[in-house]
Amino acid sequence: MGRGGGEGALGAWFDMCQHRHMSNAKALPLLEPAAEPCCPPLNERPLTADEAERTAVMFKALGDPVRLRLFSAVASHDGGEACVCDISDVGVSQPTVSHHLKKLKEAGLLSSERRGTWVYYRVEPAVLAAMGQLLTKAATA
Amino acid sequence: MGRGGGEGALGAWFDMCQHRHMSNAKALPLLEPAAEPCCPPLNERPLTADEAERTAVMFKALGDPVRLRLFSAVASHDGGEACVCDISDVGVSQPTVSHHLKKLKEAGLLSSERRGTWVYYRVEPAVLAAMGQLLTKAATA
DNA sequence: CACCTGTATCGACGGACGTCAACATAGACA
DNA sequence: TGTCTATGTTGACGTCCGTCGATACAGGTG
Repeated sequence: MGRGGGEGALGAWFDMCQHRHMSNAKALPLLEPAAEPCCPPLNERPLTADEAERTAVMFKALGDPVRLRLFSAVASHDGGEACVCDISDVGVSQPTVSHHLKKLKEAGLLSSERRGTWVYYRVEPAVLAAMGQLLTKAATA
Repeated sequence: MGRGGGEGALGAWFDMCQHRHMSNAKALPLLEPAAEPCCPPLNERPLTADEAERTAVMFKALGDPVRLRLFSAVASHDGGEACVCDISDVGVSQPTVSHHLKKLKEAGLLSSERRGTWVYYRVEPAVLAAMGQLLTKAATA
């Protein structure tokens, strides 16, 4: 629970990425901390067991249709933020929605905040970008 | 089994993407068919049940640590292609390796070809790029 | 305070998944 | 043909996971 946001596996994964990134990042200052490349692309070298273990958590979180719809619903909402009541129309019961949102939060893809009666979830742009470059860099390299 | 490559869920997913892409693609010719953007980014609009169902298959395929290591091993090999014997050192038995490679193939992420004694797996760059843009476009938009 | 609404947690059930040993198949070679 | 190596398939087992109803918690309203 060191940094703000999720309290799940993202912390370790992101820290791992930052650590690796730091070894060859010397000239770039601290602007745009969310859009920077991060972590070895999948085709740079075979992932270690640790890297795979942590990275798989995030892919697994998006590997369920209901979670993918929930995540997309949050991400496509204004400001990348949505109340649970706005996105819970995905064909499963309310406890199941809550369960999946918790999973996405544990994977570090979403963070939540209670404001009055309602709870709002929003996406973590940095992680999204990191995951994307994991794939796009692999595709274009 | 219409197109070359995998025979799994990729076919439907890619076709779905192409179909959608065709509706707003009028001015671009057929160069770089593999690097083109494809499918709505996750933050463009909430995914439908069908879209989520098909897309989740690919994320789920990368949601297992062993499969992620196998995929990374293939992708990082020369030419994006590797013999099974080169990548099967991931700490599980040979049948399990074969099982996971089959899953990756069914998800459309890998294709396989037998050449003599050995079987070679290689990545599908188009799908990789499509998945990446699903995330990077969502991250930067 | 009581009551209502929105969200999270608990406990249980059924199905999917990762794993293995045993066996089957494909090709190379003698 | 037989044998050896490389890979895929089968069947079984244990565990994880998605789902639900019931219940608990939080906050607003009266």
